[in-house]
Amino acid sequence: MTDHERESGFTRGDLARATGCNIETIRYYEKTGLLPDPPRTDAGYRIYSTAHATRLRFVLRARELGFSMEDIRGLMGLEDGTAPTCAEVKERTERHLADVRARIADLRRIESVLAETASRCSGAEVPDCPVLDAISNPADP
Amino acid sequence: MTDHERESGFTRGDLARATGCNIETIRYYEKTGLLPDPPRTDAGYRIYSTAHATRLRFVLRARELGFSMEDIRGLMGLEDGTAPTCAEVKERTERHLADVRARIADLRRIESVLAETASRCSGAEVPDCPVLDAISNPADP
DNA sequence: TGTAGGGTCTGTAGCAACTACAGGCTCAAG
DNA sequence: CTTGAGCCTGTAGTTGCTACAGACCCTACA
Repeated sequence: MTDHERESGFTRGDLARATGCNIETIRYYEKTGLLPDPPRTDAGYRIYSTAHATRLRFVLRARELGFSMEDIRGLMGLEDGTAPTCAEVKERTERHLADVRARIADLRRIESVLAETASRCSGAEVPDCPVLDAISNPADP
Repeated sequence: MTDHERESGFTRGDLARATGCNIETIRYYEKTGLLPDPPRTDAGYRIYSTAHATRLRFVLRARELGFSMEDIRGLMGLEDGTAPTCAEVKERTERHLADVRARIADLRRIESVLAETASRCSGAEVPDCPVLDAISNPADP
């Protein structure tokens, strides 16, 4: 990579370090179309620009917020090629938010069952275990 | 399945209906050792008893509570062949509980970001979108 | 100039925990 | 005896990565 291109861009490893993203994940995102295929050197090395880094950071942040890759595709306007309207983004966000809230509710139910049964467990080496009992005979609401 | 065995047992479909479990999932649990391989008729049909149903219900309930298959193997004493002590069960439950609580905390952070940004979004067809901005320029705590 | 070491390239396989299908048997009812 | 439902098997797909092998390339140092 001694070409002129190298001076104006950085490698996949550079991009990975700059964003904190796993190097293989970058390739995966390119394969699935979440990131564009970057130009290459004559030897086939990928060349990234700051625009690529910005886009990758967007993807990573959206993933942190729990958006699926499908959602992110929508947020970035990759489904129909045109940038989504604000209303579309809001709609997608609210659907995702509802999903997140449902998962929280699920986990809270789980948490209370686990906390309750674990607290009833002495931890002694007795044959009867409240946890196993609770799993075997759930109190169905 | 006209053998005598049939009268004392039920089929995979029966078991699936009785437990609400997907029929393929039963086979999968058997393949991975979570459920024992049941006896068969001469034609190769699986024959289940109420003991199998009980065990499957235990597994399903534990899965509902978010235990991994690995955890469940432990809870059922399939790792070393001996039933786990109550202390072991408690330990495993508390580790899992900590995990659940961590996931709740994560989701709550996500929820607040999503709710906040979505509420700032008018939904109008304006170029500037608070959601996309928030993803692009996260407020790092 | 040679070489050692790192980095990158590709394709492929693995993870969890299922779910779905194709192609072939078998079983019960009419 | 046939029809349709149900069961059998192996295998592939799902989501979002991650890890590897074997080949290439590039830089630095002697």
